Amino acid sequence: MGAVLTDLPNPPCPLRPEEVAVVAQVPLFAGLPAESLPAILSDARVVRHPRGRALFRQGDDARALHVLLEGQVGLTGSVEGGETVVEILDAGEAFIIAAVLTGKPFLMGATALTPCRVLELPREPLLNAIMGTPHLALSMLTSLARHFRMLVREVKALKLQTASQRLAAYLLGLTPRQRGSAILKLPHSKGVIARRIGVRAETLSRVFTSLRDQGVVVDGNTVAIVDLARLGRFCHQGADMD
Amino acid sequence: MGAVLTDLPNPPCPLRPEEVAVVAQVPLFAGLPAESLPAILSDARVVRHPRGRALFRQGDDARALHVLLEGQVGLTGSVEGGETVVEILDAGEAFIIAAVLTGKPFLMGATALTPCRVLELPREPLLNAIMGTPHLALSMLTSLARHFRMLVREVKALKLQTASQRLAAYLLGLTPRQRGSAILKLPHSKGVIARRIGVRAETLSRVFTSLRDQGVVVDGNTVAIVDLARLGRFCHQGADMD
DNA sequence: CCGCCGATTTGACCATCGTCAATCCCGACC
DNA sequence: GGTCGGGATTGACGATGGTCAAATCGGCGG
Repeated sequence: MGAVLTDLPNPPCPLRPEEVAVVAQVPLFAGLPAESLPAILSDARVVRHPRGRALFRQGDDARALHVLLEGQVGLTGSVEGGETVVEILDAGEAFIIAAVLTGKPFLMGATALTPCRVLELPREPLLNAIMGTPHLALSMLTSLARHFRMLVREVKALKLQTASQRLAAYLLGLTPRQRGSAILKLPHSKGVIARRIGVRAETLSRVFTSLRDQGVVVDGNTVAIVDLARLGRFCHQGADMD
Repeated sequence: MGAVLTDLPNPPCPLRPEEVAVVAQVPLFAGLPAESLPAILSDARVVRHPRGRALFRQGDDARALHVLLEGQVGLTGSVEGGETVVEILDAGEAFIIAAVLTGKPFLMGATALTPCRVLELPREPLLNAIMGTPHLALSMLTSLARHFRMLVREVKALKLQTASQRLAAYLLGLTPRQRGSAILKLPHSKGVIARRIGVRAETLSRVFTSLRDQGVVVDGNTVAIVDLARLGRFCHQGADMD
């Protein structure tokens, strides 16, 4: 995972009108009274990042709310040299709401997993907008609440489930289907998935092969699941191998 | 951990005037315009729970925001029979904000660790109050953000630190001091702490003795730490900021 | 003072997962 | 086609923490 080309901020652009229209579609702003958007976005800017670039680092001051317009971003936490992926974001999601609100340094860093485009909303105008726009406040609350619940799930999984079960749960999360079989593409490199699941890459590899017993077949970044319901049973129930 | 005496809801009381005054001191409501409080609290009620009682269970529908007025509450998550303590709350804290906002079932259950008194704010009036009271919205956002950041820390700790380091971090969190030595009382039973840390009770016991090498001495529920800075170094939370 | 019950501790043993190192695979680039 | 390099896999081994069982401690009612 080269975090090599991480510097050299490319020129941020102020918002162009057609971009405002796009931003209005983002869940966080959807349903907002149209006239309140311009005020919120007045100080915003859009930044592009190449793959591998660090958008910001753990410990930096949170000066702006970020909204991912395009691409994938990984939120990573590091302690004493080790690094883990706490969350992986797709287009449309707002991130680091918590750090911006508390005004404290980031607990996580952000890395562009693909080339991406990010909207940055400076803290001060944002807080004003929240106070003046109840609907925005509620949107941010529900957004934060959704991420909160993801983290709760993750804490429970880390404490109570094995690596195999966490991987199974992760795979199940990649498809909307609940029953029958599925064939899917892994949306990230296995190294990233490993840190997302909370294991080493070597362990992920072994866990994948051990899931063959549960009807999971891997080939490159393609995964075939024979019986989704069965896999679901595996990760919520029995710790026993069958 | 007997979850035995968990039924028989005791009679909930509507709010008495002197209780309103107390509630106004809670961080969530502090700084709120005085006249907006009564509306928020109109449908609220106060419920008492004996030690060990389940306030609600994982999977229940989230019908009301809870605010802990007095006592201690443990938020527990369970998967396939295993149970863990995700968070431990003290008086003054609001909990399950996320579930109430998303309107989805609880991901955690709540158990009274001590006899306690809880304020319950029904969902609908609360949402209205949020839309009508920007300051309340901001309070809830910052409260949720604070808990969010706790969870982020926990996820990082679970993925990157050993049980000894997590216990060390937990102990350090029990004292405001950063340097020198400290003697402190464990605020919960060791069984609860074990599940909070994410290990079995047996392991906690062993981890405690292994921390003797780091200048930690345990006697009953009293813990002596010879050198706080040294213990901090041991769990390398230089990256962990607050 | 005694006996009981739950919490805690200790020991023996084992499963899971991390570490280190070698190898393999596959696409980018000559 | 050949080679280079990073990701992925495999093997060997060890450490961390879980499991099961027994022993001990401690408070509390009789």
